Amino acid sequence: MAKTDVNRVGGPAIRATDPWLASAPSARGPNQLLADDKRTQLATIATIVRFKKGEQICARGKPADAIYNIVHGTVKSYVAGPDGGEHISAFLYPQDLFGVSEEGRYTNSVKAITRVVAYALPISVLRRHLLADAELEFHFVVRLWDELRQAQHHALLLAQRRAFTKLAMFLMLQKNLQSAAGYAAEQIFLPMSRTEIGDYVGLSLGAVSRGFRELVERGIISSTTRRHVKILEPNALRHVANWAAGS
Amino acid sequence: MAKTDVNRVGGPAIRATDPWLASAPSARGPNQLLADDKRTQLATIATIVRFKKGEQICARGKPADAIYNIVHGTVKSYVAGPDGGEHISAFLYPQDLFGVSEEGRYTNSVKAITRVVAYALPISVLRRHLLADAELEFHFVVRLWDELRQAQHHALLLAQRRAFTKLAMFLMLQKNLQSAAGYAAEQIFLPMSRTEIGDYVGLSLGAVSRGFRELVERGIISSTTRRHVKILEPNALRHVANWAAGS
DNA sequence: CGCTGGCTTGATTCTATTCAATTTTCGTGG
DNA sequence: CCACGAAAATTGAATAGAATCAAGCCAGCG
Repeated sequence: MAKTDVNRVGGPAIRATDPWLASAPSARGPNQLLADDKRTQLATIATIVRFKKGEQICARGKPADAIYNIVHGTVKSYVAGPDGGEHISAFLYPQDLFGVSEEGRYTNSVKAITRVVAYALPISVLRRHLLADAELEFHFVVRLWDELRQAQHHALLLAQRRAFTKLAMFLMLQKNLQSAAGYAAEQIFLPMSRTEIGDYVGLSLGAVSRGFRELVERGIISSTTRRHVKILEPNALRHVANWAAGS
Repeated sequence: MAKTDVNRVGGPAIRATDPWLASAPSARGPNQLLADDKRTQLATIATIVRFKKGEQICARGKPADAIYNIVHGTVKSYVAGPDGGEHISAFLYPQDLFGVSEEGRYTNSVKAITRVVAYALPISVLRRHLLADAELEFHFVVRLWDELRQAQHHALLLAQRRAFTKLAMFLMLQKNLQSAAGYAAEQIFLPMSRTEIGDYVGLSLGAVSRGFRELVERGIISSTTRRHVKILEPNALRHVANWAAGS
């Protein structure tokens, strides 16, 4: 496990790449934006919160009083449909932020996929800090910018017609996230269920299953466990997902 | 035309609603964030640029040296696929910003749908201003936050299965945008072509056409010109789009 | 060791895509 | 202002692909 330990210093950590600069490896760990003093400063206004696997963290429509910064674990941000179906807008990992709101209310529900440890940043206090500290705030601009790109990429994925194209793009996405987090690239770990993958890529459970099978049959990936995928032909995968291979 | 004239004072204007506060009508015009002094300040670093209908403004992959703020007109932000198809990530209107980039390069191509007047804000200068002025920067945070929500809503739209559901959500979106801009609500003007609507909602031209026909046949909308839609049954439309009617 | 929930697989149905033919609209130049 | 040509949009028929439903399978966990 060749992961830089961002948790050596306590306090929130935000992963993002400056949209205006070519990325340069930083001593703070991969794409870790905040300097240590900012992190300890944010730590003074943050509370550590823990959630069990499957536990609900935010509910759509409820008053939004905090923004969360993940330390450990994975969460899904989703909106539930009237028929009981869920549309997942993002899977979020350590150093991600969540808690998007509109007019003071959360626009997405958020649930823990694994056990989760996070910082809760009360927005009233955070707001004051942002308005007082342009440098700190700039990190939020960069982070939001990043998140916007990801959401646009998600939309691009959803616009695809063929199931295995969507899955290929999804796998590329996960691969990039995990290699950015410092893990080996060809081996992907998927913390979420097949159903959740379907809710993210806009496919039924059956179509996800068939899509994976097709990718395996074509020799592009191999699947040891259901949650572990190995990329056999990165080029083929990239080619299938080539609409906008997104970095 | 009951539109407040935001262009009385010169300079960039940004439309967005603070995600953490219930919206309150402002004297600066609907959801206009920037105070006049900020606008004139930004005006000093901005250049006015004009584009003809159909003209390309940004190209995906080209160095990103400016962010644009629309004064008049409509643009589409898109990425072109290998087969010549386009995926449109957003239609942008006056007071919107565009020019999303990653590592110094635009991630979307942008083309003028109508004649367009815009401010070009060079990012190097803008960056300095943001880092020096937390209040100004805060507006960008709010704006990006807004844009993120819109992108998530777009993803929700694309995840829908039935064509007329997508179109209903699309029409709701346009209706909200236009009523936010101060126009009458029940009459929608669509500056874009059917093909472009299809590229936005993820449908073929034929499906868009059939979808509109279905909405008309159900008596939910009526279409005077191809670019003018009248909502006859707002409740029915909202119901069809009810997954996440988005405000 | 068996149970439970997640996953796979198959058959059918439904919807959108595709392709082609036709009509409408729009911009241009007379 | 009208007429023409080109581009956009509609419509129809055939096809392809995913959704749905139901049945069986596998894995993790007590």
